[in-house]
Amino acid sequence: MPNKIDEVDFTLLRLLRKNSRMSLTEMAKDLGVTVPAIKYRIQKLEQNGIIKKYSAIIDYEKLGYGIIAFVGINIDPMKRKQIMEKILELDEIIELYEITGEYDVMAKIVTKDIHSLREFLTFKLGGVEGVTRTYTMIIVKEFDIDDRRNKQWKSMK
Amino acid sequence: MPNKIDEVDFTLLRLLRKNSRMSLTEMAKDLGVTVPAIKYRIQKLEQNGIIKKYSAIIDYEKLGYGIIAFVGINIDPMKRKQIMEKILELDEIIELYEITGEYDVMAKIVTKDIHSLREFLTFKLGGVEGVTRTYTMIIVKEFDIDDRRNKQWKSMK
DNA sequence: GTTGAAAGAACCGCTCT
DNA sequence: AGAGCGGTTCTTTCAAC
Repeated sequence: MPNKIDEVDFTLLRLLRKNSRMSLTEMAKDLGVTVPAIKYRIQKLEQNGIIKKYSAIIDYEKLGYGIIAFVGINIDPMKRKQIMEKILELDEIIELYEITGEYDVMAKIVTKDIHSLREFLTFKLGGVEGVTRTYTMIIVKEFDIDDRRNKQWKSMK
Repeated sequence: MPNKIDEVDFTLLRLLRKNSRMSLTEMAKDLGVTVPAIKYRIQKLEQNGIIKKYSAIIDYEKLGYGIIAFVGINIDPMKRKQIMEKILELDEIIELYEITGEYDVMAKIVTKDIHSLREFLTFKLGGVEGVTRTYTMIIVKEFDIDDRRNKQWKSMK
């Protein structure tokens, strides 16, 4: 589907990953092409879905969430659909994946503190019918992965 | 540290999470305040670190990465620092965390296909001295968590 | 992919409460 | 301190090439 992604597109993606509020003018200057050319390329990347969205990355800890964690979840496979719908409604969950391996589902969650974590695990998540087990991995430190990715992208074309 | 985050700020964060390229004008219209007020609030949120950055969210699959996975990693605790530095250099890793529980480190990775996954696990990650075990959880499906978060945020103030 | 002109948005100093 | 107003500057948009 991708209409051929070239070096300029990869650089564009790198810039937008680094700062999605960067102006077209600045990108154009950085890349040595004109503003409309940048606009056209970005539109293409948006249309073919390579750029999913532009988002502000929030520091949940500074917002008052003391606990950020991964929670591996096992579920009754016969009730998968209903369970996932229920889980998606839980406010604490900020990311959700179906995965292979020891857990069926992986969630990334935020809670105010240890007590609200317990409440979440015991009553909210644990209360969903068909959830058979949860395993909590509290994030102690998050590393910043800046760009770098561009190198790899280049080698893939 | 937060200079009191109010409802308007939470809504602002929700809007910026949904689309970080939204113009100040549009946010001002949505929130019923003036553009300078929005600008002032956003600056505060950036300065106190609640907004970490603005980023384009990439669809790695559409970019040609067939495999997206979590990898739980166990390491020799005596060599933690050097190991983390080495791991951070690996291009396949797009997110990296230190966590509690069964694994010491959790990585989110992307590779082109199963073969490059094997190569990554065996030689690149597995080749880092002090990495004692890896456990791969391939992401089969990713769910979209839109806003909703705003509700929870409101209840926290 | 470029140019140029018109519309629109962001920025700055000033004002008001 | 926080919010509004208006004029200048910069950015985006969209035509035609």
